[in-house]
Amino acid sequence: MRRPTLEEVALAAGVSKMTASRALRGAADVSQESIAKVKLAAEQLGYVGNRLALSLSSQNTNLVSVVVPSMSNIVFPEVLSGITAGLEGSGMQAVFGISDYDPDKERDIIRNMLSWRPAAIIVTGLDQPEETVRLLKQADIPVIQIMDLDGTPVDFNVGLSHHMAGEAMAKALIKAGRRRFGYIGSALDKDLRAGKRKTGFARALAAEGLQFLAEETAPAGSSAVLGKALTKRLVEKCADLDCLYYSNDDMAAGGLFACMEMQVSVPSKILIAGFNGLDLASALPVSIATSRSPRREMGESAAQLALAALRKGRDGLSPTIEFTPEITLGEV
Amino acid sequence: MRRPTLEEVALAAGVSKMTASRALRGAADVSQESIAKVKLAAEQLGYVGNRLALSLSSQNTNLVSVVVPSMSNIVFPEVLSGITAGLEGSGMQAVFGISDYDPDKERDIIRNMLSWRPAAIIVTGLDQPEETVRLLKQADIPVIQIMDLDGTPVDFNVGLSHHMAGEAMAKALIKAGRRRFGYIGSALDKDLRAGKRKTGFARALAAEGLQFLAEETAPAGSSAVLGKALTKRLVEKCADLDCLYYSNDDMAAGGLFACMEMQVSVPSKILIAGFNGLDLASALPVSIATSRSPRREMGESAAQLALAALRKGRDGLSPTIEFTPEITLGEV
DNA sequence: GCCGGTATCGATACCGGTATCGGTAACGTA
DNA sequence: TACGTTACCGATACCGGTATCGATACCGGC
Repeated sequence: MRRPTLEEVALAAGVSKMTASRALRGAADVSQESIAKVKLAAEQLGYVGNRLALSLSSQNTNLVSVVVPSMSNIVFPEVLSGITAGLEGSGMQAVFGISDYDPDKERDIIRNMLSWRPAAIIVTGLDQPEETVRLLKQADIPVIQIMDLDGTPVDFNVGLSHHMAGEAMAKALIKAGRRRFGYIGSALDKDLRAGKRKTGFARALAAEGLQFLAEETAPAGSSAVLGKALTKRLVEKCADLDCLYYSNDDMAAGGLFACMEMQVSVPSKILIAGFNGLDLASALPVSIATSRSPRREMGESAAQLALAALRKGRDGLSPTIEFTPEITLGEV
Repeated sequence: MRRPTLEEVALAAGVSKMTASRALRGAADVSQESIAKVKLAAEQLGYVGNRLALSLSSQNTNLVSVVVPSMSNIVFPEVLSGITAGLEGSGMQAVFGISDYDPDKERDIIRNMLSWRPAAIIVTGLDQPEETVRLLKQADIPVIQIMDLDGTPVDFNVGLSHHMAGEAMAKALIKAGRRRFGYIGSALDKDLRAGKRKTGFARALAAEGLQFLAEETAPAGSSAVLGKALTKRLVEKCADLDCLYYSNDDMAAGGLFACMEMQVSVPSKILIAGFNGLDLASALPVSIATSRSPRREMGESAAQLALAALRKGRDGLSPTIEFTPEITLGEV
């Protein structure tokens, strides 16, 4: 008792396969009577079209492949949300893959996705190894790299400069009077964008003759629990810091909780700075500094860029859409 | 300059399409020489197999469709993470869709996904309208409904009872000496599982002659910011509560922050109880009560169940896998 | 030189749709 | 009556793979 095919629907309706196809698609050259018969038969048989056959025949799919590195903090899910929202109403369907920050896994996922012949592909970051880039180029579809801006895109690029984000935050904090900086991060070997922020931050410090006086990092993924633990360790080790820069807001929130428990006053004694501008950060009882990354907007923008590239072709479209994170220091 | 087909690879290698197919798949009956020639040609042309053709021909796909209602808090992304992890190494590929808690959208997404002829489908919850259920049944593939347990599954069911989770939390809080309960929630019309927890909680209260003395709800999605705002409103309105039950941990965290700002001591004056057991909850400076929902585990379990059903058939497999959330009250 | 077995290969059909194009019936018009 | 037009329909080819089965070449043994 297999799924019914169009042929079977046609048989039940007493018309040919071709007429049934036209009837269901609302194409021309079909009588009202045939349309009614076919629709009835399709309904009764529970017919659902076979996209495999459709796409093979029509030589295109309605798929937009998306590869993100992680789902374990809220940032990428929000990007995905933005992408599906941006695709809404276009008939396009997003398909997601998770690379776990592993370049080999990312390449395999991309290869796998390309075998479905998506109409466009959205990948995270600009630091793919050469083999992956070749794969993307050969796919001959719009390639949109998101989140990052520091590097050379294959095709299109929607994101922000993490170097500059780090730099801008450092400048703002220096301007607010901070001098003795510590850094707390996680999985920097994998999360290259967090690394870029740190580099940019350090560069801005150096420009003022400053540097990180201490740092704590761990290979695990970012989390409030980890941020809390590393902060306790760092503050015990080096008590006279007046500002902590974190790899992101999850870590920074944990840092704030650590300070609250250790009775270290925030921000008067230590200012805490993160990255992302999570909803959580604005609910905290003591405000922390953060730069809001427009995650949902980047997703939507990438999706719309993909649609535009499919409609109008690559040419005539700007290859780069730059977002600028907006810094809030909280009460300093 | 289209993507090369197997035919073109074969031509370049000087063999037939069939031999090229066999060579690339590592099938028998091909000489080492042919294999070498074909692989070289495929490499040089950047050949990537066409899964549309493969799946149409072989009458099956490696897809597992997944439909979740939201990506705006960390719960569902973690479930998706668990699903991809559970599928790892099986050759199966998860495909996600987001329904935004909208039954009509969910039905459309499911119909769309079914048109790709997935090998199995995982959907959230047990409360699909009849039409959607019919669609799922007619698909004639393993259907796995996750997260919830209160209802009748189409096929397989992996989740926990939210009625019981709410009930258990209420009992634990009563046992801990709390009597004057308030409720704070969001989007209860959409998030049916949060509603079930509330119902279960209220039922347990009633069994002890108690009830919610006050509640604040809002139609917006859950967030720490919303939890904070509603808590302030509720506490101002009704000052003598000794326990607040929230629709989830995001809201509860916001509630805690509100209490900290209002100088209401937690938990001695008001105990705060959420749901999910987020990482965040265990990092908070004051611990809150929560029940840990095994999100990742449910995802992995659902994925493995799907694989088992595909390998061994539906029969002989238990139709239900029940998880029990683990309650922690924190310091009471 | 004939035979059977093995290794290798390719022609053909098929999966389930759609594009294309030719055919037929009904009707109006010259 | 002959012919063009319109409306509707279906046979066929094709998309890019794989399953199947028959063909061919080569080998050793008799």
